[in-house]
Amino acid sequence: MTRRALQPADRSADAPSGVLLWRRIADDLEQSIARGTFEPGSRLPGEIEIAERFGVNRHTVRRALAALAQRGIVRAERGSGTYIERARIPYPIRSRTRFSEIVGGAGHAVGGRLMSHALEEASPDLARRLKLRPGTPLLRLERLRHADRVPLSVASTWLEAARFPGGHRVYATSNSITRMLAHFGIRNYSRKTSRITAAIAEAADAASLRIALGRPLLVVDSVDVDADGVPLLATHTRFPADRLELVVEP
Amino acid sequence: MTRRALQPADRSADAPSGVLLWRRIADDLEQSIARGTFEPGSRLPGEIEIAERFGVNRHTVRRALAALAQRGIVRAERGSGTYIERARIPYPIRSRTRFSEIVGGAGHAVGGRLMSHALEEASPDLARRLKLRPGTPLLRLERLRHADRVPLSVASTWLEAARFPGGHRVYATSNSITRMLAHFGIRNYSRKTSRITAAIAEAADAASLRIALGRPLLVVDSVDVDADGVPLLATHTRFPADRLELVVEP
DNA sequence: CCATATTTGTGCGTATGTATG
DNA sequence: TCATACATACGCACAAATATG
Repeated sequence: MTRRALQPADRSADAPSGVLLWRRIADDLEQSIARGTFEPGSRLPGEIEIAERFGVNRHTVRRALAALAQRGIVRAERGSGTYIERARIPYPIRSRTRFSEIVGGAGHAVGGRLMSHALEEASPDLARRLKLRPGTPLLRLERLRHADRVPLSVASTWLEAARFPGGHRVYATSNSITRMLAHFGIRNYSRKTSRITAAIAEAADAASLRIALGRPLLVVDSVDVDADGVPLLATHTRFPADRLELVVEP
Repeated sequence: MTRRALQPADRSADAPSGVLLWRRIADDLEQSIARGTFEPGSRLPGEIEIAERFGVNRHTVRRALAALAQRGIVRAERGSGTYIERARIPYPIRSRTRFSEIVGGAGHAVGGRLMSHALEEASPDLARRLKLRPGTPLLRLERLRHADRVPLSVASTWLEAARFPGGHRVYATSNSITRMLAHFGIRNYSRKTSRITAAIAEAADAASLRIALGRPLLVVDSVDVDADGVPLLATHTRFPADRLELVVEP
């Protein structure tokens, strides 16, 4: 499937430069977007209008837009138009991973909220991650975090109930895991492992994150440990994939 | 929304332990799966049969199964049954990231194939990542990699055409980026950054990876550099999210 | 190719217990 | 105590996809 040039096709403005027509249009649109010609989140001109502007067939424009859509630069909405995706917020995964520092440091107004909490018994999987016995009472925190009023993640966090009595109340007032741990005398903690996968948003998460059903999610399972390497909390975080990207710099 | 116990409901086998019914069933099923009672990839008993076995309503079983499905432990197929997901292959993201070492080292028979190649001009985005000027001729390799005959990733890799003349032929015979670079005298290279996001599989990738349309993909954009930190290649990799998980250990 | 049984997906109604005021 | 709202769990029915002979 070695791709080659388009030979004739003198229809349009420029001369045939040996590059696929739709690619040139895609690059052109990409540059326009990168230069800020269009506002992030705004609607692109209709496909027909773009086609006329470039002097090409609408199918060629569609191919260019499809390429940009696949790279996450634009998003087509049937019956509505094609929209420029907002830039994804970079979210570094490091040993020291603090939501407020990372996202807030990037100039966003961060916030959090405790959606609910519950007392649960440790499932086999959770027990293994927290190095506890299955059935150990755990406090579960269902947290929602946002930046600039836009939901950025829903996270389920489990901690040993006996070690953090009333932890949900401490979290509810401070809205910060770091401050909650500090309240229990833990001044330092770090990320041990992060396992990253992806999923499709179902009803509950879609509603919390205010995204459409079926949109892609980044799913991160992580364990945080104290200075001695003892597991403190296990977290299952769901990020809307079109709002942020995880950045790993080894 | 603090959840509490169910008091009466003496219908079923066990005593009401103060834990949601569907949670106990989910944990029970999870344990059975973890203990190896069921073969990975095999079919679970039907919902009605499970419901009868636990003495609960089918909806309750469905809720338990939905919880397991969301965590990627099982997968429901309408008209067919509910199946136990195969374990995801862990794929560590480190400075030294070599597919064959990582996946092969885990005891899988790895393989790769050059699906297609092309000569392209650097788009604005690629130029920035490779520190080249937009329009610089690039060699594009469309690669498919698999483990145990199952597709594990499709990757688009771009390298400067002038620096790696005939690189596609070298790759086609060696089926390895490491060996291709060695052929051009580069004995050492490392991963600089990885940006991770997620997407929904469209037709082309779904066909290559042999997954259903609409399944979740992990998308990794990475840049590899030589010993002096000069960018060598930019890669856009799509992984089927239910076949592997990215592991970050800081 | 067709008919039929099986299985998951979906909807609605009901009973019961919890939370709130 | 009562009224209301909500969530869990149950029961029944049917749609849609799949498996089977």
